[in-house]
Amino acid sequence: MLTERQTHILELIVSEYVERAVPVASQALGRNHQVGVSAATIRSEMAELEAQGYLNQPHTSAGRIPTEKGYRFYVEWLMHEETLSQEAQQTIRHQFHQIERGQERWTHLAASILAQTVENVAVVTSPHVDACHIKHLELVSLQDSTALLVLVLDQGRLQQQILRLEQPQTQDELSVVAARLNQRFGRSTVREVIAGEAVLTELERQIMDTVVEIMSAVDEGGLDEAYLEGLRHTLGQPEFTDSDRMLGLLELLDEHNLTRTIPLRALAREGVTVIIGAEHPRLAEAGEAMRECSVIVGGYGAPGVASGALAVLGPMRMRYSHTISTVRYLADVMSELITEYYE
Amino acid sequence: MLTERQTHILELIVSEYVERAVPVASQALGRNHQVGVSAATIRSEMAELEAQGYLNQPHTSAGRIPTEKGYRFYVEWLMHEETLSQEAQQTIRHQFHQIERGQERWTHLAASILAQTVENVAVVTSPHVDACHIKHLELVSLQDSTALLVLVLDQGRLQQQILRLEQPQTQDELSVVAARLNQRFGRSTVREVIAGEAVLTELERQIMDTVVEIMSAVDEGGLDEAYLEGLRHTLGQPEFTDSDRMLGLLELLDEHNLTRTIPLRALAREGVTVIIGAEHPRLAEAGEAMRECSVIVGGYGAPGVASGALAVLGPMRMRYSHTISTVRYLADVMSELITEYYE
DNA sequence: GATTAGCACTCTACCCGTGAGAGTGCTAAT
DNA sequence: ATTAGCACTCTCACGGGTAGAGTGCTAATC
Repeated sequence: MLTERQTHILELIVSEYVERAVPVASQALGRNHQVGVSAATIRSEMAELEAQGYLNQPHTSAGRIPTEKGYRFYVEWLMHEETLSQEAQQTIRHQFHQIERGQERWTHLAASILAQTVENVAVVTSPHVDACHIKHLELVSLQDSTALLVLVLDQGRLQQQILRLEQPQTQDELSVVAARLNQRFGRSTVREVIAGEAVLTELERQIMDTVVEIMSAVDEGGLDEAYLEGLRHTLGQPEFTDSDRMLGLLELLDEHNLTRTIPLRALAREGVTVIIGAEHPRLAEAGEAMRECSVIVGGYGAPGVASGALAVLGPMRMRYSHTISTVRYLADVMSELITEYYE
Repeated sequence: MLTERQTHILELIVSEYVERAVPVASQALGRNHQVGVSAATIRSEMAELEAQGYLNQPHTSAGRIPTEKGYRFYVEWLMHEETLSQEAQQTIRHQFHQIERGQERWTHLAASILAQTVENVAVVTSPHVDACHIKHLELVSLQDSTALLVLVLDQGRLQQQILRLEQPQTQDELSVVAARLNQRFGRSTVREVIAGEAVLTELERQIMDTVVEIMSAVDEGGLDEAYLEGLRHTLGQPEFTDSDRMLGLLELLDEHNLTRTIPLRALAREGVTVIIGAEHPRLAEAGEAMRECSVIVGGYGAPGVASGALAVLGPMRMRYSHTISTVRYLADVMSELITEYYE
């Protein structure tokens, strides 16, 4: 379809435009890179590329900018994925090892690092345990008829809930109940718990109802949080100098609308995915602002243990190579952390 | 200093400007409210108010807008704090009762509700336990030489940490250790734990070191999170149509800079505080964008149990009465929740 | 003495026309 | 097939000119 020279010119135009954010002119291309042919020849090649839908012009007497199709071709065939510099890798790892406690911190930190490295909006969801079993449960008496239910799920994931008991219970009584329930339901999934509930006492039943509720919530991922950072980077890009566009995007991102629109979890399963402009129907519907943006999604985690997603959102004119490799690297680091953490 | 008529005019100008975001002209005032005097008289009063620093003019032939001093006078003397409508109160309460589990959800929800109600940026910090004692600790064996430490602090606040043990331990052995430690350190504060550490075995010591670490972090509030919502509301206001101003504010708010600049916790102790424009030196230094904004901070919580802060940030031209009363009401609701939750 | 109508003055915002500059497409020569 | 040259187009920045809004001042009025 495209001659070698055409692909070369397309590549130059994409990288030039990504860097300078200004439509690329035939002369400028000849001046800054040695193409070996004159501006006139470049012009006719450009015309051909435009006819085939890889480029277009904002207006008759302007340079060319890549279309969705142009970027897609670039990402698929022309881009060479870079590896992060040793130094950058060190910096990232270092920051993670500063913080030992708590994965909420990790996701937060990851969002922060990602946003800063790729200079765009970053979204990171907290890790989500895949299909949970009960590992252990505890009942701690707080006051006469109030107790704290502590539920340890697979891989040490922890949930708590305050219980209001119908009858006052001492700590000793509660411990006995907990022991019985542990024996009966150790390693059970939600389904197994529900199946076994019939034969319980009223108190035990009250407890296990709450357990079921918590486990379902965890399984559905209802407790996941997503952190969003780096708005200022993307909104500072020239495509958003117009304040209406800025607001348009802002309304999509504020109040976590994005996380609801993008099927992050689904996309995350397939390694690193690149969505350019309006390619993804759900995103395209989300709003005009979205159609001028690209999203890069990656998954992290250990299969069957816990997993989450990382995403970057920026203007279509984005440093794809750099962004993709950063997402990939960060996903790897987080996967390692998850694996270590859950052993 | 000000005659009654002058204060009345000032009041009208503030509320008119807050509503319409356009400098208020003498004629417009006479037209929309019955002041009882002609535009010419209003003009001379305006001139006097300007001389005293309550108003100023963007340019010679424009209406007047309130200054910082003008708003301050309004908030202090002229504004009557409204009470939220029964209906609005119901809606808010209802949303909280939808979500039973987890205070992180509460703070998140509170931020969301607050942002939506006052149509500005809302920041809510998660509740922070005031000076924690150990209530109970558990050790759960995960694998041979890995255990989960579950630490229940005052009021059922819960922390977890994975421990890597030097020697493999069975669940039974761990239970024995936990029982001993509970007996020794039940109801201890950090200081008491440190004092008592000398006589412990190596294993016990390893555990208690981690406990101390966690408790210190909790006491210092290092684990607090702040949720920020509603950027789109504030940035959609006419004062931010200029995209540079928009970015200016965005850079202050993104990446949680705000939470670091405002001494939220300190301010929160004094009921509801209003900071107008550059009144607060720390905020004024934060950036130009900040000097054109006002911040309203309120505290919630139960004394000696747990507490946090709610804040709203918006342009100086803000519906003070509505915002203040919403902050106050939401703070009350959250205080109730905290009290109920921790019994 | 306070209030007001009338009026000249000022400043902004917007419209419109113009010209420079950048970049293209076409054509004819190589 | 490539290229130099040139006419054409479109944008953007600048400037003048005008309508409108709002003020401050002054002189008349209650």
